[in-house]
Amino acid sequence: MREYRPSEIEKKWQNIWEEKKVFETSKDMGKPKFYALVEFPYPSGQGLHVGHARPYTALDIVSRKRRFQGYNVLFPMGWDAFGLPTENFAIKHKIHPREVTKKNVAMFKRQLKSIGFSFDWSKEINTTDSNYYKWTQWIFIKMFEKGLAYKREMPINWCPSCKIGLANEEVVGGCCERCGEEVIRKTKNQWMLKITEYADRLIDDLETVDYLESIKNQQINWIGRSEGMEVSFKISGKDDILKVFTTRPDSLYGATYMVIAAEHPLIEKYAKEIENIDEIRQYQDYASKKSDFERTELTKEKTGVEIKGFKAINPVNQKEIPIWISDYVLMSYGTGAIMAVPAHDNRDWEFAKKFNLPIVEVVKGGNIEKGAYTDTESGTLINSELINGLEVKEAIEKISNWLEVKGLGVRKTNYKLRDWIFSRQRYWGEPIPLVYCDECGWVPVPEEELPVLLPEVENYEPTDTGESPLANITDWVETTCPKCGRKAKRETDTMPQWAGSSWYYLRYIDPHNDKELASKEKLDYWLPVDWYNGGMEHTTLHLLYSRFWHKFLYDIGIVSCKEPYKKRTAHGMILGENNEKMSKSRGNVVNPDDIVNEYGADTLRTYEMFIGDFEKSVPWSENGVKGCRRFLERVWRLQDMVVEGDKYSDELETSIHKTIKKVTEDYESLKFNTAIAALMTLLNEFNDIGQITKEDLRTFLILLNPVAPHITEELWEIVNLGGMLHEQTWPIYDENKIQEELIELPVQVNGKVRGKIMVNIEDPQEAVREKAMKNESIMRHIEGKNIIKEIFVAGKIYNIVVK
RNA sequence: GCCGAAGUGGUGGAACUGGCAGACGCGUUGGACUCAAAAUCCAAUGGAGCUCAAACUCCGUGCGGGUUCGAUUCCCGCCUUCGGCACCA
Repeated sequence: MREYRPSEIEKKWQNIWEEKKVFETSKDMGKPKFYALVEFPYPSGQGLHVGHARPYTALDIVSRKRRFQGYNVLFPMGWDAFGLPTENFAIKHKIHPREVTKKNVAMFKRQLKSIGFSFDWSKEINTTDSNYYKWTQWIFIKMFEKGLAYKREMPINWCPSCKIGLANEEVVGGCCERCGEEVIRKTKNQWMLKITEYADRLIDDLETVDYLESIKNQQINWIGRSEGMEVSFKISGKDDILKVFTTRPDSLYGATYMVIAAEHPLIEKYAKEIENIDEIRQYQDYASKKSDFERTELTKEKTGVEIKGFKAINPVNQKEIPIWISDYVLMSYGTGAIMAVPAHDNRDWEFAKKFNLPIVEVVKGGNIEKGAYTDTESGTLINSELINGLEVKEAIEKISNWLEVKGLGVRKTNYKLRDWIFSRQRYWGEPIPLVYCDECGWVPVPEEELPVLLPEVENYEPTDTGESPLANITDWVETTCPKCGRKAKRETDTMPQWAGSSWYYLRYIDPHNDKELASKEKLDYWLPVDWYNGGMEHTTLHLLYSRFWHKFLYDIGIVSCKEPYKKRTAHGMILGENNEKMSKSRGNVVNPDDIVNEYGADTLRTYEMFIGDFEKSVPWSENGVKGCRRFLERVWRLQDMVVEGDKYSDELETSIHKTIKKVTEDYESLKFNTAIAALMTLLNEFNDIGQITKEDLRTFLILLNPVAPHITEELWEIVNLGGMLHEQTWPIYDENKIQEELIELPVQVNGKVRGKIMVNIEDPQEAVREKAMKNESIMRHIEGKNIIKEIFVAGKIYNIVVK
């Protein structure tokens, strides 16, 4: 027997698979399909991380298993290559981002190939290829044409030192990630996508997909739908109304004041009549200077100023109540104004206590001296003329109807979700394919002129004004209007990184199509993605964005299903040995290359799957890696134990059938760790017996193959089991052979195991009872006591209750 | 504060639908092989008590209750950790 040398056999099999195109999808659309998707990486300069290998190995296992089971499998890989780190690296080292990307992609690809993933490389895509981003631009134009893209003044994060607009991810603790300078707010005209128009569908259609509950909850939470009333308050002495949004119209009688956001337009409108306008201005100034970060930091103490000059009138009792401004009311949600019910809202309660405003209880149930009573499940309305005596829920119903009839309010649904800020003042992204014409306004670049190529520039740094570097290339910016032919200017902003990844799973299906995004026939066959695995950190950004784009593409007839992903799972992080997040600065990063070189790809794969619960974070352990290598060494030695035989060994038959069942099920339910444990157990049994038939080995190798594909192929060849392993079919278990005839049955006395007896699985209770009663230990424990009850669960337990 | 997930040996983690808690791996200890070490192989390994030994007994799945013949699993009330959101009316 030769030594187990992964470096030799792994390269060998990777070449064979590639030459034979083993993992390319079949063109036969009559076969059942399985589309497995993992999040494509951002090819950073750091190279592949052991954290990447975890989800990739997981779906590689599922894909390989499904191929054995006769599925036409699409398991593709590509590069999400636009993005800031590349751009920053390019600026620093004066290299074109395209060159940086090319280098990084080559490195990633080499690394992925060395681990032996069964990706169909003929489907490889790169979001920075012009024939890819052509379609990203095309989708954007379709959205623009449908009115889903619009331009608006938006506050952005601005670093005054770098003179650059920052994405939220680049703001760390209120400061610029690059230079540490404090980030301020600046308004800029930005392209926006109307994701809010899809809010309801993005929530409701979650019911049709198989996502982890936590993912659904996070998305629902993020969208933040809440149903309530928009109620109109008259302003005293004016012919004007102030609208507020409330989910608790039942508490209207308890509204003792109102609060509007500092930026609320009402202030400007009546500035001249506000007696304390200076004080108000001062407060506005103070509020606007607070960054988002500070706003959340300073949640403890409420601040605000009363507007003097006019009041609001509560529509249910005609009482005049004061209007305040405060930054705890956000202009961006609802109407930017609230009715304050201090007795039944925590924030209003705190505010009222601080400024000594009246607190009127309208729902009985709590102690409003101590705090607001916010429960809606129990409580009876009081001090509320129209709805006295009702429970909260009935009261909401009744007062809502009343308000609607009187024309004082309308039912309304609000969302926390905001429209998606879609432009970036950066170089390394897809140019937004629009042209501005003084006559025609924004005009899309005609489809036949796509893609709008990213022009060459001297310098990738943003301009002093915060414009994209593209703004400096005059002969690119200046163009003609596609509509009227007059002079016009190109949009110089680019798209965010999320653009290319919002639809990449569609392009994998037909990556070389230059006529359409993908052929309809192929889309219909392959969609939806059967299983998509990725990180939890993408739940509210990428995952939501791509669902939104997909729904839009559904609306315009490009795809035929409403949801892109049938099933979504998430993997846990791999931490350093010290239980901290892996990072360069902590010096605890494990490079997959090192593991492949030292132990082999199969060991890396086995370990990554055996490391623990797939969905939880786990620390890396070099000793754990060694344990997996040891396991594979023992597998390697099986070649010396094989004897001829086309049947399972008698003494192994039950175990093998059990293992087939366990492994088959576990591979599909993210329980790779227990699948491997079952294979280890079976191997231990092989070793105990010391001799196995070829058939025993065949099944064992096929079961292990998805996890450790190289060593299993090699052994298949060495032992000459017929053909090549990847051409085989998945073993099938026989339910009848799983159940052993003779089993060891635990016998309990008063719920405690006191003995074990050997029984036949089909023995009736009488026979089992007889054996149990003869058991020495049982006899000792029931001696001199009365048997009250006996419970028998066939195959599980015999319990005797005594007193 | 709200939403979600989770707490099991020295350690990563197992346990079907309420039925033998600790599978499998790591580590540790002892032994074999070796001049020696590494590697490998064999054995033991939740804690406590008792015993020459075999055996046996008690305790044990974050804490306190409950349901049940029987609870890591179900119910009620807490504590802690992690993830997400956060003045969203």
